[in-house]
Amino acid sequence: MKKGSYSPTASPTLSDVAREAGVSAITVSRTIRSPEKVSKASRLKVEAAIAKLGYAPDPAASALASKTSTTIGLLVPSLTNNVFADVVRGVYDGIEETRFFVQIGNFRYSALKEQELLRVFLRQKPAGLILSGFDQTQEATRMLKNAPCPLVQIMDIGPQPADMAIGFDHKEAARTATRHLLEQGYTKLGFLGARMDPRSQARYEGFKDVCKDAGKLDEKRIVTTLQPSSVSMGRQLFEALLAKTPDVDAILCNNDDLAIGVLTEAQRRNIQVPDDLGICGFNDIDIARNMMPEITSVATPRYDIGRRAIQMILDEIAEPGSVADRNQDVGFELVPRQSTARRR
Amino acid sequence: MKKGSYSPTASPTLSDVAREAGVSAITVSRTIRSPEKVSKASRLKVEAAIAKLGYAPDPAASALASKTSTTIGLLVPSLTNNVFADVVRGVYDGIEETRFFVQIGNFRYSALKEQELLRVFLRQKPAGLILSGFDQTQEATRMLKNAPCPLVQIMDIGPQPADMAIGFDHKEAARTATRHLLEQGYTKLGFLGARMDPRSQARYEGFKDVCKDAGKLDEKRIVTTLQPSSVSMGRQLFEALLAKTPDVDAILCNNDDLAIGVLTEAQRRNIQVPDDLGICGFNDIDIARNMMPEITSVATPRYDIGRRAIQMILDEIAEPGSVADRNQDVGFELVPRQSTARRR
DNA sequence: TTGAAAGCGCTAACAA
DNA sequence: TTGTTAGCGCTTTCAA
Repeated sequence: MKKGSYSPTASPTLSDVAREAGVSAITVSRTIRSPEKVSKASRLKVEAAIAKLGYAPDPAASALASKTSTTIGLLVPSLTNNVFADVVRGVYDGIEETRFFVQIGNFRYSALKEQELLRVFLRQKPAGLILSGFDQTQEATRMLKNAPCPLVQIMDIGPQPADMAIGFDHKEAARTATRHLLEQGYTKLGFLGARMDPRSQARYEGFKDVCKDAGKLDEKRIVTTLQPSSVSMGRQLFEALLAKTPDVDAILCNNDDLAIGVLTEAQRRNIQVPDDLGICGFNDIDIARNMMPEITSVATPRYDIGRRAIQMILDEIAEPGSVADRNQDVGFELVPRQSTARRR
Repeated sequence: MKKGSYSPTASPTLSDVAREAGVSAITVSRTIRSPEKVSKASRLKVEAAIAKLGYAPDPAASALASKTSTTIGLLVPSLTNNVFADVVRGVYDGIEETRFFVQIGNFRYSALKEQELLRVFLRQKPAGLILSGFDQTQEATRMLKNAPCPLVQIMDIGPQPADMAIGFDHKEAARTATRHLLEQGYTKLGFLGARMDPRSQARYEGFKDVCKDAGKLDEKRIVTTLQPSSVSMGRQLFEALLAKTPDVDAILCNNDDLAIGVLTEAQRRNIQVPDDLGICGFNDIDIARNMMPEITSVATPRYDIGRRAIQMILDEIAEPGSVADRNQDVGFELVPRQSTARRR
């Protein structure tokens, strides 16, 4: 076992390759970055030399000279969150086999922290940037306006992206889910929310809107917390809700974790789902879909958003201005299942 | 909305700060990296200048000059996996407020891909490297031996880490879980496994060991797949198992996702858990803990492993050779719950 | 199509 | 404790 001897090992450089190939360093650089600008003869010599020496470019030197790195920054509010786990997966799948890297920054739902991360990330001269939503600080917004790279704001929709945006309408999604509960014949609708970020807030507003319009809004049936979301939190919030308003007959949960918590707690209390209690989640994660009973949820294209966001960035890098639709609404889909299939 | 104009913006440099503070560039560099080597007077002047100009160092220039970047590489076999999500979280929490970045590489359970990622990562002159397990290719192992930075192999234990290691004994963990099932009076033990990576294999071996010793091994009650793990997969594997050996009375699942799938499928089939069927999961994730009935599982310190691994790296960076215990076994804990609490 | 020269912003090594 | 000098490995610019 080695101990504390981490000396840098020398790797071949551009000049080494150039010497080996009998050309100049810049010709090697060109064969790597734009082979079409190099004669076939040179190209072959260089390629042979690269192979022989096992050369690979030094990204730091390249970034310093060109003022652009191969790093794409991805700023997320949370790493615990299932939602962002899927986004991250999409982004990574999209980046694979390209010359780019992804660097994740976790700003823990703090706009100020996001701003500072942004500052640090920008120092790296990123090739692209992916942000969550539109709720940056003024200072962050200013930095974004001058960002020297393509950037995509994801998850939400809004009128004015700093550069590009892709997401869906959270308020409308909640409206749709709430209408579904009413249509199923539920009349005493409750709402459970944890970690009330801007998008959760929008869902909450959507729920209130529809309830109000239907004359069925009772604020006492709304329980939220700023703490992180989890299955246990779902149970706790449900308990709190029951303590306040035991007559609640359907619950819209801000996400599926909460919904699972409500379902399992209902089972413990022998509350029949969906007859005594309807449950609707949000996001449609695999587990919720497989519960017994299966949980109704709003399917959101999280993976797809990540995948598409990174593609937008890659396209813009390849050809600035080439992304035509710079403000995409990818929609959502209500998936009715057993947990709201009340027998009327 | 801007379109395709991503020109680099000039940021203040070290010399700008130096000029502002009335000192030399190297003094600024020193106040940032080792303030104790600078007089208080200089330090205050420099700090004021940094604040005034909003200076932040250019990591590329720094990496080029010092031959070490501030990037710490984290190579994981999967991003879908709950286990690695927790590890990643631990790593990110540990890196916060330091000057380092984490760059994740997803090698999709392919040792060859891991090797290629390693090669690419090493070109970045990483400040540290975190790898999963001990199953690197020969070529990768060779690269690791010469790695110019601290590295930690995580999740597993083994006799010979390349540099440092932290994990637990998967085989022993499975042994403990299997013994528990026998102690609870179950006699027809089955095993369900998805995505059989080396650590899953070890758990599988542990299960077989104990069953064999107890004279209760029946290979027909083992169903595994190379496909990814999920709740739906748990249901599928359970169905396959029941089709082969309907008399199975307890199942050790390779992870909690599978266990949840088994539980919900059992509920659909009206199989009573724990009386007709005992279920034991692996990892002890929040959801499994909150199912009805609550699922017995083997708690594994995933977050902690990530947190500690990054700390080992930071310690080694700060003071090479300072990490005393370079091969840590962090253990596991069986958490018996309702899903195996058979009434005898 | 190719190359020479200059320099990106920082740090290592040495000197004062 | 502070500064000077040189150069990390690449790309940009300009010229041939």
